[in-house]
This record gives sequence, C-alpha cells and structure tokens, in this order.
Amino acid sequence: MRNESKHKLSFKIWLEHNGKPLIGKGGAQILEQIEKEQSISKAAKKLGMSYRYVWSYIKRIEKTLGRSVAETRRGGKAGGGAKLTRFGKELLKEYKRAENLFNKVLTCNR
Amino acid sequence: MRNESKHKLSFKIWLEHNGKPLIGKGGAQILEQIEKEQSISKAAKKLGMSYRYVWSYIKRIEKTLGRSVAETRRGGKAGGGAKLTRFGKELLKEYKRAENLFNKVLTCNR
DNA sequence: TCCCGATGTGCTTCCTTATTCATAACGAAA
DNA sequence: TTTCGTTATGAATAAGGAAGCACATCGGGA
Repeated sequence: MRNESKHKLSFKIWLEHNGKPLIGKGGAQILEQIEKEQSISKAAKKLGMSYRYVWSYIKRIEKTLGRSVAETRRGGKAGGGAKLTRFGKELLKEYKRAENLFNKVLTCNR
Repeated sequence: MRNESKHKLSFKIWLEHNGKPLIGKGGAQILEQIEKEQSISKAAKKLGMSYRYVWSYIKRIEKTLGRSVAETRRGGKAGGGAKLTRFGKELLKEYKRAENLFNKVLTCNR
C-alpha cells in the first residue's frame, strides 16, 4: 500500500549547543552567502535580509559557541569585508549534511 | 567512520493545507488531550495553555480545511464537552506517523 | 588629510503569537 | 425555573523576533 499523505509535510531543522539555537536554514544561507560575497552587507542584500539581522545572527552564534565563525575587517578602499573561518565552514557543512539526510528521507517517503 | 555530530540536531514538523499551517506538535497534543479529557477546557488546563488559544487553534484548522475536527456540545449538568470527529482522529494519526518517521531518522543517525 | 564603503551597535517600530479578562449562550438535571 | 460548568467570542495586553533608522568607527587610497 503506498503512502497517500493528504497534506503537505513541512519541516524545519537546526543545530543547537547547550539547548541554545545555533544555525538553521536561514543561518546556513547567511554563511554561504558571506563566503561567496566576502561581505556581510552584500550577503544581506543578496538574501533580502537586513544587515542588522545578519550581523546579529552571526554574533549570536559566536556568543553561544565562544568561537569565531566569520572573520571581518573594516576600512580600506573596499570599505572592508568578511569571510568564514575554518570553523564557520565546518559548521555550515554539518548543517548541510543534516538537511540532506532529511530531504532524502522525505523524498523516499512521498 | 562513525557519525560524530558535534551539536544537537533538533527539528520541528507540521502539516500544511494550501500553504497554510494545519497542525504541529502543539496541535497534536491538543487533539490528543481533547480526546482523552472529552473537554476543551480540561485539555487546555492539562496542557498549560489558555482555553482561548486551544479553541482558536481548533477553529483555525477547521477554517483551513472546511471540515470539522472536534464535535462540541454545550449545556447539561456537566456543562458540555467535546470529542474528536473521525476526521480529527485521522489528522492526528497522520501527524504522529510523520513525527515517528523523523524521530527514527534521528536515532539511526546518532 | 579627507573620502568612501563596509563593519559595529543602539533604539524604535511592526508583526505574529499567546495570555488574560470579560461576558454571553447553552441545556440537562435538580 | 434556577443552577452549574462548559462552549463561544471579542478586546486588551504582553512577549518575541525581525526590519528600519540613525550614527559612530575604521583604515587604505587619492
């Protein structure tokens, strides 16, 4: 008997550290775009989020973990910029792996 | 190589109908308690939620689906009561099945 | 030395969600 | 016909998250 689900099953996943939220889908997109754009403000614009929000998101992660996720610099001709630390990249990977897992399960079950 | 996840993976799932939220974890508990207590107000108290909220939750589901989820009655010595319709029970089951699936994936992956 | 564009941060809405308060409607049993 | 505990519903309030605004800070290059 095939699984005839009447309604759409939606889900949201995220990583936690000591019970505190670390990174979800939005956060993963943020980290990805920062790495791609090498800039927090450009990443925010690309994602349609406010700079304020993106910046706060990163700060929250870093405060929760006590480790740096993004390396920023100010001044210079370009005004400044940002890029992920090695640890930030690993965190992103960890989330993507989990997301992949659930997506795979869901498509098998539809 | 075993999967050494550094952080706790959490999730939230819910069913949708035409893009609108139908029932999540809270809603499942609500339906369960209504069936167990045969009363909306008792269910709300048991769950630590306000009657107003529980009642609205059910109404939202019914409005979204255009079908009745709970059958209520007023008056009488007991004041009245409520119980799930057959459809309400099926909806609850559908959610539980999905929740089970997700939990299974998590335990297999830990 | 001044300019520019990005980072850094506080404060003020705005929106969604949930609680609280208040009150009406109901109807079987006493 | 009075009582009692529940359903039904509006309105005000509170809490949280996110956007928007304003402005200070930084530092390489012209």
